[in-house]
Amino acid sequence: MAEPSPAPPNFIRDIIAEDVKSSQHGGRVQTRFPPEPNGYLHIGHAKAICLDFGLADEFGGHTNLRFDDTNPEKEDVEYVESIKADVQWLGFQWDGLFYASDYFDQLYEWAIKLIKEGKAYVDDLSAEEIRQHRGTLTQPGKESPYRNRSVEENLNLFERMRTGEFPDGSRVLRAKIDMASPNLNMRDPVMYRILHAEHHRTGNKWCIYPMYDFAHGQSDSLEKITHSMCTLEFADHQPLYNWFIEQLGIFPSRQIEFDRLSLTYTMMSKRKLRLLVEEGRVKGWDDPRMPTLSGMRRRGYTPEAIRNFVTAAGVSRTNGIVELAMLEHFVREDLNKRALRVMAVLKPLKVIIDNYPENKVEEMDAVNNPEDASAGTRKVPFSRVLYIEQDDFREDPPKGYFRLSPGREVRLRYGYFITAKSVVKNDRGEVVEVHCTYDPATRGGNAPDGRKVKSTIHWVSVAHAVDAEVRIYETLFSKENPDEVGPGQDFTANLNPNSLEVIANAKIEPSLAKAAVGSRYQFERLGYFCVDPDSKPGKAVFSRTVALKDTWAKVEKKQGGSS
RNA sequence: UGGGCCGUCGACUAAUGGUAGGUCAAGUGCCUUUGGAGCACUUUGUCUAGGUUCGAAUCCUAGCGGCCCAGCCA
Repeated sequence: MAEPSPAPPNFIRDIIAEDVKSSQHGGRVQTRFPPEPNGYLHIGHAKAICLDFGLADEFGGHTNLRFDDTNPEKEDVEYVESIKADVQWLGFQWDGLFYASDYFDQLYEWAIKLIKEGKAYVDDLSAEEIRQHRGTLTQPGKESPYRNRSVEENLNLFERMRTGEFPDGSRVLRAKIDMASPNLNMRDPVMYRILHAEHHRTGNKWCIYPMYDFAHGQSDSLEKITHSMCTLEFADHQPLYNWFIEQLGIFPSRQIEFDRLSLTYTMMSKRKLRLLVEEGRVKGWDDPRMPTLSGMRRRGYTPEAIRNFVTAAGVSRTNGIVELAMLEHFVREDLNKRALRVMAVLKPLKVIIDNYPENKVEEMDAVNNPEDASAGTRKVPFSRVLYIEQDDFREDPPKGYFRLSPGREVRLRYGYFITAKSVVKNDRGEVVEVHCTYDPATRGGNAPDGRKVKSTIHWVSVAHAVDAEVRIYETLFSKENPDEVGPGQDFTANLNPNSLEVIANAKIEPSLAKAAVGSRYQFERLGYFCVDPDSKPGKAVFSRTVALKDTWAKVEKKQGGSS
């Protein structure tokens, strides 16, 4: 397993360190991770989770998991359960588990307090009228005609909003701040709206629900959150966040914004990810091509790899896009240390060793993990007829090709040196069999005479091979930025038509027949693979997590491009 | 001629007025029973123009460029 990378310095840690040093809140550090349960967590959330939990942990603090469930129309228990599972899978355990809906009573009392102080009012304007009164980015807004109602009338109306007398959209409660503010969030923001909707936790107790802005800061405050991290787009909300806390005179949580994590060849928009799921462009939220934590888990990514990646990517306020290659590096780095090596042939080509006895079977010793001696060894059956990878034989080898070709000797990993002698072709002229001879003195792959061979290739005995389905994934989108589209197109135009390749009859070594769902292996020379839940007894299904770095592919590509 | 945030190698990120460093990517070499892994080395950067200062990536001003904001979403 990869060592946890030391976290590089960042501005949020600096802020917290300073606060601790100057004994703000007695040096106490309390954070929270506040997802809305309206979708599955993705790698962008992993960054927030690592920050919220990681920084609190560094300073001996605590972290709450709080569901920001103020919009019953979009939320569901399915999502809260998946979020809990994903946070734990990532390796974190919350101290307190809360819901914004836990605070609905308190929030309601605070709204009344603001009404009594003349700082909030019930507005009868329609949504459309409110929008028109708000003004524009460059022009100030206009005050609502209902802005100066009496406290008594506001109290009366707000109470009747709560008891369900009015239909959805007919009235809202607004904070009385400043319709001319250059910050649109301060132009009398809506605090409560009427929503006759059943909430996944409070049922039908409420028909008015607080807006994010009237819930988040106070929730932080109630939990005595000292450092409230959120993404950059909320920076404009900070004055409002502070305004409510100040007006209410409650615990002064501090909001700190950081940049979202963006990755090339994918996207983090929950709305768009949901669309992919609903339109069947992927198989579900946990499709291995999705940037969701459940998708990555199914694909074989490890929590350690994701955490190391997120840490290495760092945190700032710059709106960057991290290359997918960086994520893949951390996945390989971790899997290299923990994955057991096995041999599997994806595109089989028969090799017949003409001078090897017809019915002989030898059990060859193979190392399970060269990075970890404690992983031990296993026996792999060897016989006269084998499968090798089609790519590992060329009748007419290009320059720089080291693998099997007529007259050339290569090593079969943990087997023997073999030399290709002749080929058998089908009607279409394709090579379907390669006839070879082997050198009995090279058993196990060692040449007693010190003879060197330029290549070692993997193989599976035909008589012992087990069939398996292997799914090869490419990026879900073919553009680094999927949102870069032509006129009249949307991001689905950039979906990669080749993002999934199914190999129905790969040949795997017999030790793999009993592989457990979720277990991860390195198929030697090919990549890392994970046993998919779609596996059935007798037919394992593997997902390729990530390919190994392929130097030959790079050389070949370069030669092809230059000639 | 609204407000806010932000510009450092190809990507991400450090340097807190004093040596522009790290990771990924790319390249070169070594090694190798995975063309894997590993090891060593190398290339490329402070948006521009002024200013302050003994000294500026850092502070100031202007310009240029990017992102966010006009939900009764979060």
